Amino acid sequence: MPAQPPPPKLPPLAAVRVFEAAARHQNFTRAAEELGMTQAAVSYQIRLLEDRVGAALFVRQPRQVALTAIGQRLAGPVGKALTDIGTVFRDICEANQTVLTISSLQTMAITWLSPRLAQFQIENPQFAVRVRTSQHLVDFATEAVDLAVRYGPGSWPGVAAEKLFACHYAPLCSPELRERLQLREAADLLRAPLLSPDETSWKVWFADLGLDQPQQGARAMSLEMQAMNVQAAMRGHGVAMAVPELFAYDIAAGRLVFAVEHAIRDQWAYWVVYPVERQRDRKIRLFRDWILAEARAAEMTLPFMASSLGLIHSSA
Amino acid sequence: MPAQPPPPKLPPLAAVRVFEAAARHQNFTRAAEELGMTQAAVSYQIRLLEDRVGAALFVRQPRQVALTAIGQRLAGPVGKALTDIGTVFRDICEANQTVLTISSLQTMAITWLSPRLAQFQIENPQFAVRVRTSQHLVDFATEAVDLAVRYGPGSWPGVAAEKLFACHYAPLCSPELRERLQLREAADLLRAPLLSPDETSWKVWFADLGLDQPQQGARAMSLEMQAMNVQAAMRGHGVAMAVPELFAYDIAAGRLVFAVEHAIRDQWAYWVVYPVERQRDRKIRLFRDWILAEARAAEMTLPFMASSLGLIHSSA
DNA sequence: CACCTGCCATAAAGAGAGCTTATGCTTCTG
DNA sequence: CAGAAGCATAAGCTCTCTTTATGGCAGGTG
Repeated sequence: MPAQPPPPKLPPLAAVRVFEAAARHQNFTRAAEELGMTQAAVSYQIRLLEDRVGAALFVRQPRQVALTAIGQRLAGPVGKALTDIGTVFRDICEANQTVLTISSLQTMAITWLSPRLAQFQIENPQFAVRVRTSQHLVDFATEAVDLAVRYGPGSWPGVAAEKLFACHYAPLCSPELRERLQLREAADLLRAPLLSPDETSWKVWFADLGLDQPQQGARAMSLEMQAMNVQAAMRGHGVAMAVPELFAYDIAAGRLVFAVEHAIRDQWAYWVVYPVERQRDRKIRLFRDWILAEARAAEMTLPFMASSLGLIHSSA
Repeated sequence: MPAQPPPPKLPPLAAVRVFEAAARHQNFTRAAEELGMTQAAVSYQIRLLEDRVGAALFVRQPRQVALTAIGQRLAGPVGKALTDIGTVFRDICEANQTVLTISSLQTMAITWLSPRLAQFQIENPQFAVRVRTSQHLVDFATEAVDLAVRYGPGSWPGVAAEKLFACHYAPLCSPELRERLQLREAADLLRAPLLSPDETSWKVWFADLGLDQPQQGARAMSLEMQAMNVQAAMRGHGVAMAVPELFAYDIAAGRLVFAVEHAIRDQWAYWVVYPVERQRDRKIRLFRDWILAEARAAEMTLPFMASSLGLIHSSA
């Protein structure tokens, strides 16, 4: 069931485009310039179209060409049609290039994404990049979001997901604190000031090394809390159990160090996700490629993680 | 001074055409059939356009393709634009193929053109051939005439003219009359019944052979009168001084013979003429080629004229 | 459950449409 | 009269697009 009746046989459209330019300029040479081809090519295409129509479209006068009656009848509608086509495509391309909306969890956005996004914006000035933070999974169908960064097991329906980095938990503190307390091995932490020591992750971490943490309690750690703890740790107030990947910048800058070189692996990871049907969109690909590269690069800036990841006993 | 603002950069139009068909069918394979190419080619072109736009136009589902949101936004306007282009071209082609109007002098139309035109009509049924007779020179700019047959010296401004045949004058009569009166040489005509004997052409003809026609008078011969005289001559009523080329059919059929084998050459001729700017129009060329061929063929059917033309002393 | 069919993607190879280069012609101009 | 502006034409080449061939995926079907 064709939506429209099968269209009449079309003339060679390349020739039509050339005709349109030639008609507008009333000059083959200038039309050729506009189209980025030679005058001979224009002449060739016009001739082609004239043969197809069966009538001259231009009168060749000594120093100029002029449209014939038939050429004039064509020029109007053809010009309009081509302009229309050009306009639709341009509009769509622009709409598609103007705004890039990323959805992310708050912590991720603040600690990891935002610092890096500035560079992306510089490299791709054609976009206005928006970051929307939200706690829930975005629905691409209803919300105007191009890509999202999610934290989870990595399989959501209807979206393509690519892993940015697996999450680990490791004890982080300021270099000064580690020095002052002479932190060397896990057991040393039992005498160090732990930030939010009653959280599950501490228990798991110590257990992973066969140690038993004196404090009890099992409060699930919120990511926001984690970020706050890390801020405190950086100011030397104690040791925070956190996802070091999220603080790669601070670690690379020396503001933050691993209190002890042992990490446990979380079964969840951060992913960049987007609707499967948009996987070929230029702007999707552009951002996806960029953020994946950033994630790789960020891992490289984690000397401990990078070098000893393989040696670390995973708790998963 | 461009009539319209320079149009936005157009996408590859071949790909646009393929997209339109694919969008209409929601099926690459069938679009390929319609366009007379392979499914792979459609796939290639769509991909090309998608890369250009920077976004997927179709969602590839297992057993079918469906337009994406962007594809849908394109399909409407693009379909309309292409239909418009197709329509303009089709209209013009048809208008250009429907009616063929020939202008001609009355005599020429009746004695020469009409009998032959039937064959042209049979060979080119796509045209409705119209013959308009008029006494004056048609103005192609104002009158809806495609070609004209003119009698004259052969040089008119703004039109291309090609000679159909030079005109001669020769005495014509029925074969019975020639036999009965035993007409052999020019002098024999002095005792024959001449039709319109007071016309200039008789005087000139006799003079060309060094004879003096007893009758005087110098009425210019009208072409209509000439045709009537020939009709009378064919019915055996006398000898007519006429342009034998116009009666080649009757001569070939044996209804009319040269009373005496001597012709004088008129400085005027019959020409087929048409506006120079339309010389490449298919319908112009078609008719021009046909009528020129007819003129050549007609000359061939004039055995006397064809064989002895070179020997005839021209009065011009 | 295995098989077949419909439909699209992809890679490689081939063909030809259309572009460029070069040249000639015509007319207008200084 | 020489030069410039403009278009046509011929020859040759290039690169785009097409075809051929193949594979994958999902949904019918015996």
